Amino acid sequence: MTKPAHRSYSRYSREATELLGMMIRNARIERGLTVADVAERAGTSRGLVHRIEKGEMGSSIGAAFEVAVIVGLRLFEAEPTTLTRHLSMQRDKLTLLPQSVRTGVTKVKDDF
Amino acid sequence: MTKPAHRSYSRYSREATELLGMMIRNARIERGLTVADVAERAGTSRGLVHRIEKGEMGSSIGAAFEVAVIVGLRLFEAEPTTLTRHLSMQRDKLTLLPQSVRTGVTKVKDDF
DNA sequence: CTATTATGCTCTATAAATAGTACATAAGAG
DNA sequence: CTCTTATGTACTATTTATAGAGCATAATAG
Repeated sequence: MTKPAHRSYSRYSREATELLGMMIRNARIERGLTVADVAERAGTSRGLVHRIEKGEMGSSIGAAFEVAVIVGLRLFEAEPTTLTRHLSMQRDKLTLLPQSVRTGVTKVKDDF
Repeated sequence: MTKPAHRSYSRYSREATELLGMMIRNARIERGLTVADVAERAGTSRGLVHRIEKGEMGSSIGAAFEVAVIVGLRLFEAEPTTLTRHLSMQRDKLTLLPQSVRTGVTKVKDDF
């Protein structure tokens, strides 16, 4: 009762993942870190760091972000402090939105 | 021969993942899409979209990015065209960097 | 209020990712 | 050039994520 997970991705998300991997690789090399160095610091394996740098879609977002941070990348182009602030802002924004989305009524008075 | 994968994440990467999830949720609700809607468009399950919105670190980066795009988020704060350009730029930059990082010599002439 | 339905959560089987190792190749240093 | 080591890749055991269903709760419309 499982499907092979989804296999198709939009071009945008594929390129975004590839770009992230490439940025990681660039940052790593600029900092003079080996793949093994980064893997050890991230508590992961060399193979995983390698796959992340290649931009493989299956890598976990946690591992990818962790590696990015280790090589000095700032996700969302925001500093750590800014990030925390963004979080609060999003939280506040969320409280103003409806908590569930009501889809257009299905039963439209078809009993006539 | 396997470790339970890494369990500890830096605060920054945890917050980044949480922020992404929250931004997705906000964008989804603003667009009037249900979790089921998004899951169907992404070719994934309702549960996965839910976990991505919660910011769970184990979700695949591919699924997370795909969902983000579906609700209208632009990763890297860049438009599709810009993203492609960024990709080329990173590629060019990569060719200018060394292709492997040489660590400081380990064996420092300790035979004396 | 009631009716409807989105959301959140749990459970199980299956698919996929990961760690770890090993090895070949490539790249850089001297 | 040689030597060292980083990188790339393949393989397997194990862990983990995922799909799908089912169900309880909560939220919204009327």
